[in-house]
Amino acid sequence: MTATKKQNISASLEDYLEAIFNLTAESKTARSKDIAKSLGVSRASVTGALRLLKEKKLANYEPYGFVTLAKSGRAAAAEVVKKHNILKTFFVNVLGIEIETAQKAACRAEHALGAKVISQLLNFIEFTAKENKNGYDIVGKFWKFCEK
Amino acid sequence: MTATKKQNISASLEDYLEAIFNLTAESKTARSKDIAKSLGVSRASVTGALRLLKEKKLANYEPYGFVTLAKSGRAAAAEVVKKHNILKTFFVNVLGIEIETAQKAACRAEHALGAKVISQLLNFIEFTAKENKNGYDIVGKFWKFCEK
DNA sequence: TGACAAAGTTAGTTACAGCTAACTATATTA
DNA sequence: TAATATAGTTAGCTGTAACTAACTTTGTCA
Repeated sequence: MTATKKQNISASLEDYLEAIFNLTAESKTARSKDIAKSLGVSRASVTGALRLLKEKKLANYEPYGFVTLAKSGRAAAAEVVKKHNILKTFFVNVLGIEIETAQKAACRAEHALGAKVISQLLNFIEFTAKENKNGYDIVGKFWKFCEK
Repeated sequence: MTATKKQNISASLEDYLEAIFNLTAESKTARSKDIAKSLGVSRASVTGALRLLKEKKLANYEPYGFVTLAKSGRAAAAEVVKKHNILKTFFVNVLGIEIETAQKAACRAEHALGAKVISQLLNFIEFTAKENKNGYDIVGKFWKFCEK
């Protein structure tokens, strides 16, 4: 078989992939200083990360050139973004966490949780929606339960 | 005021605190080689970590001597263990994740999630138990929902 | 009690991930 | 087009966290 083994990417590099993914979605080109700003990191750190991402064939990058995600990089980034969104939605819509807190928690947890947990969280979100449609508002009852 | 500011502890050091906490609970003394074994790390790495924990006044330690947790170290360890247990319980009892998978996921997520998220997860576990007692088996329905 | 094994430490290496300061390339604009 | 500001890179440093190999300490038991 020809399956490209999914390589281990550090939490830090996942953050860079995610940032590039989001920036290119918004504005077509990911510039080094924008990546730096969005991650709260120096421009020099971005250069270092881009070199690593290139080495690992996750991003296409030449000094002073454009940054784009390679195929495997885009897949990895999409995976992280998906985890992020599911986590954030779960925290906000089910647990009732404030958006800002949920955002930060999702940023950290997205690197720590595997596919199985994430898919079950998504299932759970869908389950509560279905139950709600059927007249049983699990989330509403839970939030009331928390008020005590 | 005299509040000792809660210092930042790395995920790695939290793991060491947790290991020492669990070992002392089981067998009264935490030996370096047992810490190494339980974390899957070399003995030399343990020595380095113990030095750091001592510097930060989280553990009492002299070369070739006993290791015990200082007051603040015990508190930090207990916090991590608590997070671990709540996460694991949530993964297993609510999401229906296999125990081994849940164990590993909890190990990683315990360092990433803050107090608010954890306390809401605990609330949720208690909420489903209460609902179940009242005749509405949320978890059972969810697991059935997942089967499709 | 002395030899030996087990436990623990030290020294030195590697890799990652960040930083600042100084340099280079690019792009803008007068 | 030349000056300059902005963007990006490089070099060198720091701190964390792991490793192996070699050494020291401790404890056991013949």
